[in-house]
Amino acid sequence: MFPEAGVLAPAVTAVFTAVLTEGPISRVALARRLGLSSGAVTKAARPLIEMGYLEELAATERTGPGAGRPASPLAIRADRELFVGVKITGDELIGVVCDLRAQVRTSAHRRLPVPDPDQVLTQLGELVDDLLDSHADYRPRTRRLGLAVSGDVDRTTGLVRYSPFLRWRDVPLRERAEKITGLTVTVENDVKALTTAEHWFGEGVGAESFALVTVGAGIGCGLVVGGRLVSGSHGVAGEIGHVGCDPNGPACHCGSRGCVEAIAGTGAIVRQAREATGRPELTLADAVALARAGDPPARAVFARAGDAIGSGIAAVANLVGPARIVVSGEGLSAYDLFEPHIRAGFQRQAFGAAADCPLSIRPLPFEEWARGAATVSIKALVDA
Amino acid sequence: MFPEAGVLAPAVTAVFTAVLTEGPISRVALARRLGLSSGAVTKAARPLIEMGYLEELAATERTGPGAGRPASPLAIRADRELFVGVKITGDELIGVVCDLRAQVRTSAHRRLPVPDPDQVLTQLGELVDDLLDSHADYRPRTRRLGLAVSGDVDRTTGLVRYSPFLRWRDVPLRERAEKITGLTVTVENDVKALTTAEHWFGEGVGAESFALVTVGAGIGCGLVVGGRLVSGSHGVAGEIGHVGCDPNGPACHCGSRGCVEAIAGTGAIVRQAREATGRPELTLADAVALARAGDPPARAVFARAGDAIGSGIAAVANLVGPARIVVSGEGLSAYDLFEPHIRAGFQRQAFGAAADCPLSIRPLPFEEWARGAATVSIKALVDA
DNA sequence: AATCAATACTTGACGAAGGAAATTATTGAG
DNA sequence: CTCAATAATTTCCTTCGTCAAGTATTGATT
Repeated sequence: MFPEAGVLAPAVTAVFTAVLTEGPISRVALARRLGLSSGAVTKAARPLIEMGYLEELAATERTGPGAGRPASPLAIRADRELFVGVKITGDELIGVVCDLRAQVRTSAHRRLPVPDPDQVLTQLGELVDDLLDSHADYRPRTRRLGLAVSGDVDRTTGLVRYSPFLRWRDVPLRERAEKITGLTVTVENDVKALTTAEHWFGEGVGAESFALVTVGAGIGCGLVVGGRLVSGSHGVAGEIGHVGCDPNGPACHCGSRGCVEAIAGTGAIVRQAREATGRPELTLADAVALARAGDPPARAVFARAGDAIGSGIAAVANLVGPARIVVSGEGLSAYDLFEPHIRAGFQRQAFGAAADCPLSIRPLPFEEWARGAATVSIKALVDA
Repeated sequence: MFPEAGVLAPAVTAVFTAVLTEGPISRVALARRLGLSSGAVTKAARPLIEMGYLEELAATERTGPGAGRPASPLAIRADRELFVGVKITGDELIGVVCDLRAQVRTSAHRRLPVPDPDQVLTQLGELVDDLLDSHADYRPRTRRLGLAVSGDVDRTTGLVRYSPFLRWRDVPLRERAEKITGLTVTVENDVKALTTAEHWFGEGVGAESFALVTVGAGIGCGLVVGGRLVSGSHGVAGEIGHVGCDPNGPACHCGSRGCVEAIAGTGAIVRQAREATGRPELTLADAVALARAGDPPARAVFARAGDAIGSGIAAVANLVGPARIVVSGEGLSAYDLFEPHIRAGFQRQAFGAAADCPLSIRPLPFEEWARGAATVSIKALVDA
């Protein structure tokens, strides 16, 4: 885990993770939260404070009846260590330097002419160097790099088994990236990385179960159940994009019809907008502009797409019942066109109490994917 | 947990559960399986053997290269303790006496004129008495009763929050059943109970993740992820019946259209068969008979229903990626009419490797639900 | 037959991790 | 200025599981 330490007691990592994700919190509250005795928390916190990962804040405002010694909450020293996260897409690398709380310090990106592994690795090395050289104190404080890649990734070995988008098969990404950058590398699927970020530092904090849905060219879903990220046993999970919602819907590249992705994926929206308007040269931006201007056929395309997404989300809510669901992704730049229809589709199809599941719908800020990648390397610090 | 013991070491319950569910197994194999040292397994097994829950089998056939001391596998003494399980439906009680491995020893049932709580409790008391009096040694060997009820159940308190089928609301079932029977009672949702039974003693054994789909008047789904039964955070999970699969499909009682249950639930099948054949008096048995005789409209109804079930199952496979899926339920008495269409719908809609998920489709044996209830009380023995 | 290698299991000393409860610290209220 | 209330620490102790050495039981080799 930490530079100085070997294997650490379960309580130590539990305390660290809880303080990291649930902010400044007193030892007594931690003990309640983690089911430990307060003595155990004191002991677990000490080495973390000594190593500089935690600090004790000044006693703040009282909470209870008023009497009693005020708590001195434990807080993360977020600048104790820095992390690099890089998202690898088909045509660019997006990189960030983050602190322990996954706050972005610096970001940078590079266009990629071809997503050939050799090319990517070279560019990755340069990007990481650029990032770490952008401030004098970055490099000495950084030990870890997280990489987010779409597709089937083996996190334990850092092998990219198959990434259709990049057209990669069995690329030993961790090994090669470690050689080039000299950092300890963790590789994870991009949606899972983003889900972890949101679960640890975003709206999923504290949730025992949680789902993140990404809307874009593909429609994906990351799932946390029982506090742990779900990895399907056949390597597949979260494929909300291929939940079927209309047997008479448009053909999907997966071979079926009416999958959520075939209705609401970016490509599907463009295609449907072209058909609806009879203008074969229409781009996504055109379709958004048309719909925002009130063009009924264009609006209908977004309405149907939003509805499909909503009913896919309802399937998640009905099946696993997450405590909350976040909907995000680059596709939601057309947030205003989607949002009411996502909610409507969800409400229609969510059964019983599943309809009470809070839904956060918001566009995905730039570099969020890279931040997810950095989170994975923060998580690796704790797991190791 | 056990009569003599107080709180037991984690390793003890781990060893017990592993031997219970994964059959006769040597200490060394257990150590590997559980990530313990062999010494720890020896120590954990001793009290279990002394209490009569485990026994050591004679060394059996060799497995490895040939040399070395043969293993003396540990096995459950299934007759060490007996359990009663009762499934409460709207019009009858089905009860069984099971051993530790959930093998049914005796079963019995009672018709219920009205599912009024008072009525049910009285009848339950008599049923349990009948079961325990059916053999001289049953009563002294039985301490626990498991109850399976459809609807929203709080397993920790034994409160039936809401059961639409029984029209119960906030019935303190555990408390009342303990008073009447004198046994330690555990109450669980029926689908979850069945899922646990299949996970511990059926085809889900050893699977880290697993799904059970029940087909009948309703269509339900129990889910095991990360070795633990999923309970949605809003009390809802496994509602596969209300996954939408056709926006133009028949109206569902939930208010939406084209839910799996609205197409493939028993009631929906009868209704559709009546419409398809133009015979308003048709029963389910008639529809099955017609379809088996080759009547095209009747066959089409079952085909469409099977397909809907298959695509619902595919949604589960796509989203959580269970290691295997069992499809069962009283609805599958028309197994031959459903099976190929369930598989077809699943294959069409399962994405990528999710299509490799093994699917077991089979009718539900009589008293299986009650066996699930008994399993819950066996599980309670271990959890406590 | 005697020995050896291989595997299964047992044993007992040891160490790490948490719990229990007494103690200290720090506040507000009377 | 004392007391009650709450937070944190400390000390002692139990428990659990590992480690490593030793015992048990087999097949193969000489």
